[in-house]
Amino acid sequence: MADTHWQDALDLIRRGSEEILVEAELIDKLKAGKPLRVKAGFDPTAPDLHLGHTVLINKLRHFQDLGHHVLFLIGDFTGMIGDPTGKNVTRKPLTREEVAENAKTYQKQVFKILDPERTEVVFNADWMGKLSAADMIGLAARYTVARMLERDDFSKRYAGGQPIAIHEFLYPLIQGYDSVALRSDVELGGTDQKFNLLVGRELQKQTGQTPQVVLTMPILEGLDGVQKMSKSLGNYIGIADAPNDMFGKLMSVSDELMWRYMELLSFRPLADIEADRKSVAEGRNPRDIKVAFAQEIIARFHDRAAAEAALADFELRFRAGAIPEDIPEVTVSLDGAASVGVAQLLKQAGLVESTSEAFRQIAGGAVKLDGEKVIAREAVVAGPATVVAQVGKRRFARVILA
RNA sequence: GGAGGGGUUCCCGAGCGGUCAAAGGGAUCAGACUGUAAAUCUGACGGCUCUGCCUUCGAAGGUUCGAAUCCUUCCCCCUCCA
Repeated sequence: MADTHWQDALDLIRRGSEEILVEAELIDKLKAGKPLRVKAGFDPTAPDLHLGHTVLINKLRHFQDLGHHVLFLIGDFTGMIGDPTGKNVTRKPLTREEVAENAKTYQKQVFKILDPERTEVVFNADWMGKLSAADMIGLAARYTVARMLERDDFSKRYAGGQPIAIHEFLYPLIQGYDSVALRSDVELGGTDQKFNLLVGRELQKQTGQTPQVVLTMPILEGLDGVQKMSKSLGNYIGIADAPNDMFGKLMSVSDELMWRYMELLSFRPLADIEADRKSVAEGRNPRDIKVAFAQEIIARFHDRAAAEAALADFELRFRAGAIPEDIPEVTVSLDGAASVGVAQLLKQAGLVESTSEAFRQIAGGAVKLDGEKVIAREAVVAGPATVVAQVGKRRFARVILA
């Protein structure tokens, strides 16, 4: 990279980032013109990446595009502790096989965004596992309790009389030590990681390394718009989700939240997004913008054609109320009888969880057979026959009564 | 070691002898509407062979015509003092 390009590089790096500590140091590093070692750590237990993760991964990609080297750290050792949240108990350690398995899944997903040529996958158990108890004490001696308590959630819990287990103090230390072991120049993380990332700087200084630059990225809200996107909360869009699911989920995002998503996930210039926002204020239908955005995301993780097919399917189903093309086929046994109750049929076809729910859905006017609304709860279907059963707008099945 | 607070249906959280399958909120599902699986409004929200029956309120016993509510023992969580 020529010297004159560091300014452009900085602009790209800055986009969407929350904070860069210390920016002047980053500029120096960029000016040096050498490929930087850019570290980011990932939890080994949740190999299903979602859009929330991609906020950070996209940023890693930016660094790669600028010619830098990514250290994709899988925290198999730290995973045993679990990042302190006040809720988590110590996790059961994963076996080596499980870690390896998860790592593979990670790579498969992450290389939809990252360049494999410029990515090095590393495991912190490789070096942490070799530390002795004495080494561990030595590491612990490098930081004080007072400084540990600077961490927001520690100080809150301490002040609020909530317990803090000793081992929770080790997590930031180990994460910081990873930076020493990897000699990282830059570390990325969510804003919630700021403290841990800074510990890395501290420890690097103490061991005579040039401290890493810390870059934090915002945390993406989940589909509910309130809590952070996470698999366990079920408010996520997985990058391995089917195109139709992605489309539907993106369309279900509120008009308000849509802007936030675009800001953090779209690759379009910020100025364009601003222009969209203005046009909506002037009366343009936000739906159209949401559609275009959904197309962009689907094309990224699948392809253009899939994005268009998802749109077509969506229009058909929700605008025209049509029955989708590829609906699952289920066989329900008549068991010798001449007919089955609709409630029973729905349950056996897996469209509802219980016959009680089936009755409720019928009462709510949600059930259709071959497009005809079922009104009577005790309605029956004579067999043998094949009917298309539908509960609401999203649950379909072609039921073969035999 | 001592003192105290608490465990309720997916989550939060009321109930504290009958009218409790259990208030309210959230989440979820459905209906209406629409610009969309946004927003808003309405309804549902343990199970079943469904106008009735069965199983739920940390666990097991007990008192009572009747218990989520009272008693006993046990398990678990939290706080304070030491």
